[in-house]
Amino acid sequence: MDAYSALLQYFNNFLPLTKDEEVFIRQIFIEKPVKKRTQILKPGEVSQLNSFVVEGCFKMYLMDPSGKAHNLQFAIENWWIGDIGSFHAETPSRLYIEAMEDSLLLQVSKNDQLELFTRFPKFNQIFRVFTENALVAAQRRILQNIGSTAEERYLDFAQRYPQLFNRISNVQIASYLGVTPEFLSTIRKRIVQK
Amino acid sequence: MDAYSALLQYFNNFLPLTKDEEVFIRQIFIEKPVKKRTQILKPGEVSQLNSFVVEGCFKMYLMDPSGKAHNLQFAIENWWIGDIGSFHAETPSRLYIEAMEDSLLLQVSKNDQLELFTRFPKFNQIFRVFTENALVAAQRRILQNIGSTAEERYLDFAQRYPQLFNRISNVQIASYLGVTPEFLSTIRKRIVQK
DNA sequence: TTCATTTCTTAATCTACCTTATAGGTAGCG
DNA sequence: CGCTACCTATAAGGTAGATTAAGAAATGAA
Repeated sequence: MDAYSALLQYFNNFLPLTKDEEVFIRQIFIEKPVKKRTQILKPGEVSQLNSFVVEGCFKMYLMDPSGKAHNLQFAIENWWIGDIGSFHAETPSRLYIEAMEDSLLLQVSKNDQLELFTRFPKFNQIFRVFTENALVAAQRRILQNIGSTAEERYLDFAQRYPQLFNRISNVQIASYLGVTPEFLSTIRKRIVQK
Repeated sequence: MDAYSALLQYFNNFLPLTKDEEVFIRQIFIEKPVKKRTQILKPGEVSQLNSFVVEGCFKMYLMDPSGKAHNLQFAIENWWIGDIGSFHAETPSRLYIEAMEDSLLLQVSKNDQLELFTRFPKFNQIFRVFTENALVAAQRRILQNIGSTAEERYLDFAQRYPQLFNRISNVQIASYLGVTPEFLSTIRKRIVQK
């Protein structure tokens, strides 16, 4: 099974594609292997490519003035990763995107993606739905951040993203939840004792 | 100036509309006056309508198990308000949407909005961009919640949304920032003293 | 294997923020 | 006008989570 099969199957799950559409997808998406710890986006750069994760694991994070990293999002197989603000407005990003494992991406440029929308309008809908889902997830997380304790957020993360939970370190999870690794450790101890 | 002019001008700022498009917009959007303190969405209901604020001010919030409200979003003139997750997936909402002033909305049903996308594909793009902007704002807020103090979030809110800041009570701002009104009061005192 | 790096834990101290309570100020409304 | 509801401020005591430091365990590179 090649890299493109994963992407085509992903699209087909939303809306069945025609042969023409599949051919065009294969043309505009480019395979890109990425070694662990490699950063594919850094602050100051404009995000030129939108990436679909075929294999591997990424994190997108912000470095605060005191040098601490804050994880905004992870991405594993069949997820998209990119600074959507920088990509669409063509403004410099403030974020890092970094591979946490040796990975394989399928990447599309902004112009090619717009060409896709023009030529096959159904993709407008697919990407609109995709963005809406991301927005709903972001809103849920905001509500959790302002209304739940760190323990509740940790348990919810474990339940909502079990594949991620068993694949990344607690340091990374702590940075995503907005607590220190030390405090996450005491939370974990408290949970085990119950 | 009637209610529809505000909406048409809003769209025209994204992409100039044709006469046909304007006529159709006037057909599918319905005027809806809303009195202060009226809830236009409650938990358990499916959000049937997407709303554009012509005049007035709304809040969208979650009530937690202990009875405390957490503001997810505000909306004033030329903003959209709705539970986008409930609207598109047709699932019951967990949120309230409530008028904070006597207001006027222009509302469109899900079917009419889909008809708009089918008939005039350019609106797919307008709404995709709108959703992307909302996602970028939500991501910025997540990063702020996990990486900034309440004082920093308060100052950023004041700077980013000056019209809102001067229009709503500190109780509402505190609920948006994720702190108690009492603590916001001590923050404000601290800022003045500097 | 060995050395280095990262990860996880524990504990003491410290700070941001919460809870509860009280009271004065201000706007809406009869 | 006066009542009521809501908003803001202040303060004391309490808790969630940060900071610092140290050590143990796991991982990884040579």
